[in-house]
Amino acid sequence: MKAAISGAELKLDSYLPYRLSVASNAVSGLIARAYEDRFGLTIPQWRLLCVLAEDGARTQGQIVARTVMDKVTVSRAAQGLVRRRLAVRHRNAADGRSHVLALTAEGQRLHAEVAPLALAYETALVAGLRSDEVALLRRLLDDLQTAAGRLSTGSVAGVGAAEPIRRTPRS
Amino acid sequence: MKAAISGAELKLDSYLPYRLSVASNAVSGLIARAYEDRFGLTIPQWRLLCVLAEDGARTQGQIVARTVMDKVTVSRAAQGLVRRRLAVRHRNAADGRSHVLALTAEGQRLHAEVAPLALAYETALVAGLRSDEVALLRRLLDDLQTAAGRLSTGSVAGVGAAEPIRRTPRS
DNA sequence: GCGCACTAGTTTCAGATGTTACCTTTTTCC
DNA sequence: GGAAAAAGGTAACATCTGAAACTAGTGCGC
Repeated sequence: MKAAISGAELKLDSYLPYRLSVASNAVSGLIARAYEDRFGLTIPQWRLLCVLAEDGARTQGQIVARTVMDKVTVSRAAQGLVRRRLAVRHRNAADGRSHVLALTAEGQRLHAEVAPLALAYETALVAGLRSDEVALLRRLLDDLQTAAGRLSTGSVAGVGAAEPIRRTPRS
Repeated sequence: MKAAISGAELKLDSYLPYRLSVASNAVSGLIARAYEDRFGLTIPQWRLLCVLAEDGARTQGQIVARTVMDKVTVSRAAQGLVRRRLAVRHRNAADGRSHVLALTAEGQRLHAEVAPLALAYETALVAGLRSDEVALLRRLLDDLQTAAGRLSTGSVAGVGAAEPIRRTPRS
């Protein structure tokens, strides 16, 4: 019943992109629920909060460059923070097109409140791992991300170029 | 300007859930684009294809249990495969509520066609890594997933229980 | 054998997300 | 200096996703 694949065989359970996605979804879901339930923060909002707390005031463009978020995502997250008075927008004297986002005192307070929870989750997640394993995991994730970025511009070796597109019929 | 965190400090760039999410998004995006562009398959459809090719005919409930997908996601992916004649539904004699999904010859053919591409992507992604590192990565991802599952039912040690919910105001 | 609780699967609806188009301001460069 | 191209940011649109309601079928208890 199994299809024999040339050379290697495809087993879903050991297929790395699948495992990566499943693990990431499990972790992200856990964290997202915690932030949402306790603080009403979405993940993008939380990331903005972190960046602004870490680096100080930044324009949205700078935040886009630093994180890997879409500029629309950043825009919406910024609106959410401003609406809740966790951040404010200053006119950017140097460039009238952009605004400078900065945390308010309330935003800093919230960040200081959420950060321990975030760290506790990370600690709990890696509780069963040795610290050198965690360090290696970070490096491997970086490597994968880099490889994915490299591959996304350019074809994958050993596989023919674009085939005819066969989409799912509309109805 | 940095907020001092009790004990450790929160640095976004080294925060594991963040790194995991970013890496996973990069890899998933790469793969999703490849499947979509070349074969018109969504990721859930591709997963169903894999499960059915690997394990043979299955009900949707069994697929939900095996993969970590939502039952709605599986339902929609199954509809897509059936619409494209890649799979068929048989009445389940033993239980009239569920149907048994099975690949058609065309579905098996497509799976056999896509699998080498999937493997090539995996190979390309880990090209820079030693095989023992890849094995360890698989194990670590499993551990994280397990830990996340365990934590999702029950509070995180060292952090107070639910706080008042503060949601983003509607308008 | 009838009713009630449960399960498989689909539909519906609300929220999140990405792509594209757009507006405004700035920069380029003639 | 002014037209044109580019960048920051937002809005509109389509799509995706998941929760909850809903339908249909099962099976247990009595």
